[in-house]
Amino acid sequence: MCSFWQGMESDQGDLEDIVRAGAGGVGGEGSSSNPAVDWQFSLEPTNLTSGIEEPIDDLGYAFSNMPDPLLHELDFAAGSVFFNGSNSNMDLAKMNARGDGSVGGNNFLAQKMLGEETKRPPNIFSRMLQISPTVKTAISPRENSPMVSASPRAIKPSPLEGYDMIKSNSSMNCSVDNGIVQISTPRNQGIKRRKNQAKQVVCIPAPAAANNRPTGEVVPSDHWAWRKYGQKPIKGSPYPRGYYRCSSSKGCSARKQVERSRNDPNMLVITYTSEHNHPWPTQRNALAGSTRSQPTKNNSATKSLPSTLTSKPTTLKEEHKENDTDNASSAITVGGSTTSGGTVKDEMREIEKEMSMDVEDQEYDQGLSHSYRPLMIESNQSEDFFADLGELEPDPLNLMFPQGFTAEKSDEERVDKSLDPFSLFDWSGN
DNA sequence: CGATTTTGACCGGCGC
DNA sequence: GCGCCGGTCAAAATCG
Repeated sequence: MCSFWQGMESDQGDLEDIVRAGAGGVGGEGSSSNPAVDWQFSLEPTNLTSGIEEPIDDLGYAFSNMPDPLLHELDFAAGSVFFNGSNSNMDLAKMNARGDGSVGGNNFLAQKMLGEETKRPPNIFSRMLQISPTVKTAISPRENSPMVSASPRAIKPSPLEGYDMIKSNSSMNCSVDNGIVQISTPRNQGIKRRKNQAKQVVCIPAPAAANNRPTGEVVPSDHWAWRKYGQKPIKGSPYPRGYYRCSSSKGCSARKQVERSRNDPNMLVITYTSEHNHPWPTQRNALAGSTRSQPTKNNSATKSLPSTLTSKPTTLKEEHKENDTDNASSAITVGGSTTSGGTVKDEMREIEKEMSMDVEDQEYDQGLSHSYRPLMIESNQSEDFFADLGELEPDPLNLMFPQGFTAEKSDEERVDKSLDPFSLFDWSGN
């Protein structure tokens, strides 16, 4: 998993970076032709592994001690599958959308290009952020093609794994073109930023249809509870942007924005703003309040969507649970404060437990693996960003695969809402 | 009943 | 100063 870092602040937020990896981006924009692309580089899987050990930032280290719920997964990832360089050229977008493979390597390169620190602690968080050193062949959720793995667990994708994270500006587009990762910094698109708010942008594949949810976009869920408080059409983008705030705690200022990449409809751009001022909610807590079933939501969501968006995404109802980067960061930075690492750790542990118990089993059974990976587009605060990632881990998959396999629904449901990142593997529909 | 979603209106920042 | 645009608010609707 690669992450691209850019100081949003430095860029003043206007900068849009587009990271593209793989050939023939699904997103639909021809990379080379795209005027927006400032630079390109070919993907080279070779160096991918190197960066893992080095911390990108404090956060990375901070989390290093934390239990990694997905460790087994990661380990696996570290193994042959992820490192399979052969796939390096694969279309990231496709990978994301279809799970054909991981483009981690690409991201990794991107990081370097950006001057980002590549090294990270071995813990999951770091890993998440990083591009998996290797290109992993993942099974596309939609296709459900099985990955090769020694053990089911190994196969099981961690929520985080599934996404390549790229840091960049909120407006950024994510797409991949022929084996080339492109980062473009189009002129300011007039995106304004409010005062120096820390923002973290995550780009993930948006399995719109995958869920069988007409409208619904699937967004990686985290254990945080999110409440949608607004949606607006964005100029220049056919897709509306949804605004969410943390509902876990009344006073929490954490917010996130979800929108589809204008360039690559298959990519979902999630921008996190502010930090959670409360401990990481337990699963129950996180779930609390998000009673509505997605299906219903879908309908409503669709209503709001602009005519142009008919199929679109904005219904992120699932997102309640989405990630929050802030917490992690806060935990790290704050230390003993409410969200202190201890809390986070506990949370992580719990998650890990659940993951291991419910999710893993289910998933294993399914033999599914995800190639999806969130792309970190950018964040003002690297720290937060990482933190977020940590949180994201469990969820991304959920969002991606909210429904999970039809056959196994019952099981999934159990796990699902809060923790089951994998519950949603059901891409078959799409 | 409580919580969320929807959606139009309002506010503030930015560019011209 | 004006207009555009993004972000937020808040009432109404919806759902379990």
